[in-house]
Amino acid sequence: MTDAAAAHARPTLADVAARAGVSASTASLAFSGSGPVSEATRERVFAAAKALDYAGPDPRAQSLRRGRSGIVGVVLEERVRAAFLDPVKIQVLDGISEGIVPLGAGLLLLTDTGEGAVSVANAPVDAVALIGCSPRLAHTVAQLRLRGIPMVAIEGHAGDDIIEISIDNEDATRRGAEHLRELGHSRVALVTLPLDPERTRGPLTPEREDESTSATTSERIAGARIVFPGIGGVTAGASDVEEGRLAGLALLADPETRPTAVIAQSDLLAAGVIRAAEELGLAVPADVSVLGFDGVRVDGLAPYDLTTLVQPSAAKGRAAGEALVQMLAGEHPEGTCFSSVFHRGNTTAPPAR
Amino acid sequence: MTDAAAAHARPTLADVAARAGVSASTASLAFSGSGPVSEATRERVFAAAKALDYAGPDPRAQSLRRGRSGIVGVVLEERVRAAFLDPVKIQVLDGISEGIVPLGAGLLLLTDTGEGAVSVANAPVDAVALIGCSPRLAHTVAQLRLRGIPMVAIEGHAGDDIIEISIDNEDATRRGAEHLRELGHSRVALVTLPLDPERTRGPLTPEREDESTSATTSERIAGARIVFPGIGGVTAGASDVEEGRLAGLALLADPETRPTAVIAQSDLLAAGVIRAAEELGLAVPADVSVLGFDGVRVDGLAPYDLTTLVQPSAAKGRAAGEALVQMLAGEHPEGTCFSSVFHRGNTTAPPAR
DNA sequence: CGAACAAATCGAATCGATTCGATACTATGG
DNA sequence: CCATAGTATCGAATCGATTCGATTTGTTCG
Repeated sequence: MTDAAAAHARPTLADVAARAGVSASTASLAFSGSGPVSEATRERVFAAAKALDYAGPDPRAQSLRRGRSGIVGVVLEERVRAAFLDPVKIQVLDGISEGIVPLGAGLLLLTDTGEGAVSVANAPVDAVALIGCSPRLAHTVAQLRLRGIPMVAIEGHAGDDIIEISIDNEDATRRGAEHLRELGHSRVALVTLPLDPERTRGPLTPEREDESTSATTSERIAGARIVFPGIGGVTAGASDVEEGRLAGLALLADPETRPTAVIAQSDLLAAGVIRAAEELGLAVPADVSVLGFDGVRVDGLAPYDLTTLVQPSAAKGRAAGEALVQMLAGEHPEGTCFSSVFHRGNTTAPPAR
Repeated sequence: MTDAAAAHARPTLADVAARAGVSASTASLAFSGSGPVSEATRERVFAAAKALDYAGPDPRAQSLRRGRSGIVGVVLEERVRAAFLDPVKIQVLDGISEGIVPLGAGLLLLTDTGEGAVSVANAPVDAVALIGCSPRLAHTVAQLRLRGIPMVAIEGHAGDDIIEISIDNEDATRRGAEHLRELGHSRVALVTLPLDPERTRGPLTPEREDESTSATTSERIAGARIVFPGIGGVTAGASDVEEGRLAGLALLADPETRPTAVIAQSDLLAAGVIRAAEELGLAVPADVSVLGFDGVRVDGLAPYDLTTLVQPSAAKGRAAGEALVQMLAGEHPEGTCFSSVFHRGNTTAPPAR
């Protein structure tokens, strides 16, 4: 009977142990390798496992007993599709997966929309990385805190007690702006990342800046203002080439108001601005200089080599992953603020005339 | 002591039940909502939970007891970064996440490299979608089969008993090729997706085609051969614009051997071919026609409107997700082969002269 | 030859919930 | 007033493994 049942249902460690003529505890030791088990016994256990088609210890039972699931959650503020349109996010994600290698953990994608049975509130995760920062993050964070799940926030302030991994948005932009000023530019415009959760497209106004929910966007604007106090511009509806192109057309179409340089808050936006300039018959950088941010290789932008601020996206992710590893080990790592590196490409030059 | 311990350690359902003056079973019923519990009791349980900072039932214990983890695994053949460079894969992933909504499950990213503690061999997943097909997939599949985990394969043959979700690669390419023939083209070349796991770049040779490990690539080549039996070309090292550009330069540089039309096996490759043509001073489609595949919006390709075969990527993912849902419900869904739709853009035209 | 020690193995408790069958209790109808 | 039905609650078994302390077995040394 036991045998028949075992043949039908999936075998358990106990079944394997019984067939090998050892106790369940010994079989467990044989599988985990953490304990003194004689070579002969180990082999007998493995043989029994093979005979019974036993696939190894059930991960669910393991995670209950060990109190670890071996899974790290990544909370995205949007749906999957939107998140992976952004190369910086992908690099961050890749960095995280690299940072948690010591854990040997998998990456569980979660959104903070809260729908679905497995939400951030009840996912079997050991730790969580929050990417970006949406307004409803607060609730998410409260849930995780109750559960005692370690968290890090990447580019966003999730709470005073939560470690942040960020970059020098303000200072990096300031350095980029200074480069433009040194070249002789004074009529400069911004193409910013979205300011609000609705991603409203349109001209940059003081009111809209005040209501910003994106720290990244605001910090980068502030950095530009240090050099060009009165700088204005437009906000894009997303960080992609097409949005950059639209913004570029808006800024560059009118020869009367046309700036001699554009500070784009991402490389994708910068690429779009370049396309817009081309469409309008303007040469880059002769007629208009374009500065980017991120340092991602924009697919298909060759032969342009974008002047930009190279941020260590993958390193950010890695740092986040490593911080989580440390927290799981009981340590209390500190947040990190990375520095971006200025890269002088061929898309900036002194203004014409 | 119990109270002190409970205050220190995380509270369990039993602690909550004790404080509410009910049994653990009743408290469980109150939380799950599946069973007759009086309103008064429910409230008392929730109050106790709040007082103890209880965050709800432990998902690890739940998944052991219920035999379900609420997680669907997605097996990628490469590292995260590489996978998400491909817009088609992103759409598929997004489709999967949509398809499994009834499950309310999360998506766990796994790679079949087998490294790390949580590999496909021991991840707490209820079902798995295999995206793309790498040679070492066989081992992965064997593991999952032992565990009795339902699987679907997207664009790839993983085993005779495994459901496949695919598209009409051969026929779709044939239709695209026919369009070119009808326009009058006869000197046509291919830019193919990678053929082997090493993603070797280079001219297409019979030997290399024979050793192909990518069904998708081979099927699309076969479709082109139906119309242009002797068609040759080059293989790209990946599906991106830069690889397409390199391939395009290789094909178009020499005026002697230059084809009048190029069949690219992805839109990104097609975009790269267009860039190469521009660099060489060739007009598209006047001097060279370019056909794509996928129907993804290539960011920044405007004002070109690529002639291509629009495949339903998101639908593929959704179908895969839905098939998994059905399998988990004990049903036996069948595989699906979707059809691609020809889209006539402005990158194809009759050959010059 | 017996004591002391190490290595291998085993038993039993445990992780935190779910769920089925049993029980206690309340309302209804005869 | 008792039988019957029905509802709310409880006890105990269970999911499948891990782990600690205890026990057995075999070796070495005085």
